[in-house]
Amino acid sequence: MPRTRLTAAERGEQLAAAAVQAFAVSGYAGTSTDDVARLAGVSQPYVIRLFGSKQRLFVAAVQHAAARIEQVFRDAAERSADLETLGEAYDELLAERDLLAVLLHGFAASSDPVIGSAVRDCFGRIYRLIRELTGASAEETRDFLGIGMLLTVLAAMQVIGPGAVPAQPWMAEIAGSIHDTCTEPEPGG
Amino acid sequence: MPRTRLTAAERGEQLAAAAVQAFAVSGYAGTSTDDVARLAGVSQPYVIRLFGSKQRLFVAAVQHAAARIEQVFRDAAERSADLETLGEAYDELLAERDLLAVLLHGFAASSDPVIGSAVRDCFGRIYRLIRELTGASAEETRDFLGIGMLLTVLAAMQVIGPGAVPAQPWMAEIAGSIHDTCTEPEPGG
DNA sequence: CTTAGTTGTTATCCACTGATAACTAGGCTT
DNA sequence: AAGCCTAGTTATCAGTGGATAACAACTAAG
Repeated sequence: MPRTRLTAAERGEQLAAAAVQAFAVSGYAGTSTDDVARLAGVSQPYVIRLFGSKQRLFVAAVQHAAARIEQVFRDAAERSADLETLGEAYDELLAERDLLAVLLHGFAASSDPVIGSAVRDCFGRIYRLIRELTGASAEETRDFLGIGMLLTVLAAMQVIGPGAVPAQPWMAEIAGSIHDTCTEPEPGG
Repeated sequence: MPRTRLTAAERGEQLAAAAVQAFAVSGYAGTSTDDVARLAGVSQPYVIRLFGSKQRLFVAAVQHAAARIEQVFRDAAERSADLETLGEAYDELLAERDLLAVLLHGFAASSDPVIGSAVRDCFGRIYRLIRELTGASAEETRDFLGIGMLLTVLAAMQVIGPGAVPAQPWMAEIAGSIHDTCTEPEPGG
């Protein structure tokens, strides 16, 4: 029989995961602490007690998502330490759609100084990790992140990924251009 | 002596502009209709009366921003119809920081079906406009938009643009990589 | 001057939300 | 079994925000 009561650390972890799920949908201002609480099966005041404020809960969610993203990249680099392989890892990130979504909401909420600082920190860590793992140049990493941000935005708009809206011609064109480049045979290969 | 009372159409335009400014800071859920009203110097209920709902006001703001972005690209293409010139136009967009910010908040708020539909429409128009103006391939346009999204996100995080935070090494590296590619002399030139 | 239509306001409502305080209950140690 | 710490709850509040309704004031036509 599973323990009914968790330690504060365990509950904190569980709440951070729930926060990722909840904030991924409607963002910082659009999500209530009660949404997160219900998702985790606890009362709303307890969420505030554990994290101190909604702001800190959101920061925890962003850091939780960023840590998972880093892990996915690290796992990919384990297979092969180049940008192409890390690019394939984006498929996993797009499958776990909450991760990139919550990061995007972090970008959007960066006008709050505390959130902005935390989000910049997470983004910087990911940037440096990619460079360290692959040894790519600044320009290559920039292009890689550019495509990544485009994918993130397209996923948020439900143009790609699970739950995508019926495709318009331009959507198929962009989606196709991404798939083509990632899977195209080597020139002359 | 200037007219004190505006026609509904004029006031609507003015409110849309104010909405861009207001929503650019805190996004859809984080901005009150009263913020927009005060910025335009009218009462909050009047804003609702003119637009029907906060949702429609936000959609109007997104469309207003997208139209201005299209105009900037069109003006740039007037000078020279290639991606490099349109890339330079990003400097203007980053200077008018509200435009890209409100679009980003639109992406983030796309889980609302009405907003999502409007935002996809705007994005699709911009995509097609870029292709039509420059004749670029789908892959080139994708890369162009990728860098664009990266710039948009970096601006939202206050890593680049006006009001940027003190630079960390990784920030200088990314910012440098963008500037370098845009201004570098032709190979062998 | 009067009437009518449109621009705009004030007053008000109700639902929601983050946060606090006070209380309850499970579980470990002695 | 008694006591105590920690996990969790219920009750409650003060502020906010979107929306409605009723009213006021400017302007133009006849």
